[in-house]
Amino acid sequence: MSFELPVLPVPRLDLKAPDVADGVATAALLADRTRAVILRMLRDGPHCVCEMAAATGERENNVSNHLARLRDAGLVRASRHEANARFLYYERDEPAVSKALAALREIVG
Amino acid sequence: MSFELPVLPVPRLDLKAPDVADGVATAALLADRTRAVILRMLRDGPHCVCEMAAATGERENNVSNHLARLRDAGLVRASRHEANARFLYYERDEPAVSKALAALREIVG
DNA sequence: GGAACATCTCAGCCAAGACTGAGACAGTTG
DNA sequence: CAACTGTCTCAGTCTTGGCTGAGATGTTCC
Repeated sequence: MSFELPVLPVPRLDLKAPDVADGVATAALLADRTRAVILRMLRDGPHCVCEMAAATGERENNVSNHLARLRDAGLVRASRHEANARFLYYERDEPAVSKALAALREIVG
Repeated sequence: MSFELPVLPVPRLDLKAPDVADGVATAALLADRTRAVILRMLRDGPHCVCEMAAATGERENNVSNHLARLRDAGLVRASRHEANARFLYYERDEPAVSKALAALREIVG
């Protein structure tokens, strides 16, 4: 229940705020249900926009907007299907995703 | 650059959206700079409200509001200093924080 | 070429949430 | 007890960001 406290009840007012900008930025990306579902689905392999729109129940232009956010952050990339190039498939950039997870781990340890 | 795609260019429209509610909820908590700094600072041990307010540069009532959010989520708990009980010290609930991190890892793998 | 499909972009609307200000409660000090 | 300090709560304001709608681009099929 209780825990160890500093012996002297003297607040330290000279503490610096740690830099958490990267972790906050990635948390903001994960803090939306649609984007979180997208990233989770792409763990299992590439998916095209219409698949993710159907799975999330969101409209395709909305999903496309979220994918643009994830693309700008470097977490996913796209390429067209060779057999039917009108489908745009997305996959995760695993090194970037690992960096994002590391940034989160810097906050919650 | 390119990557393996499904051979058949037939989108699967029967995919279910994975459950990411817990991860999204914790990401929303981390998606604020003040709360992220708080959680990061509390990695190194307990701190009182005025210390965290000074470090973040935010007002104490604002920090208190954010601490209430973290308390409601079960990530931190408070207790008064024995020598000077007017200081309220906060510490992390490590098991709860571990669960939060696991929920994030469920999204980004 | 034209129709249909898959995706993108962007402006506009709207709701969730962060910050402010004022007031209240708890603990300390004289 | 009165004054002061540390923290909390809550209503109000304002900004950030997600969803919608319309239009544009690229691809396939007839």
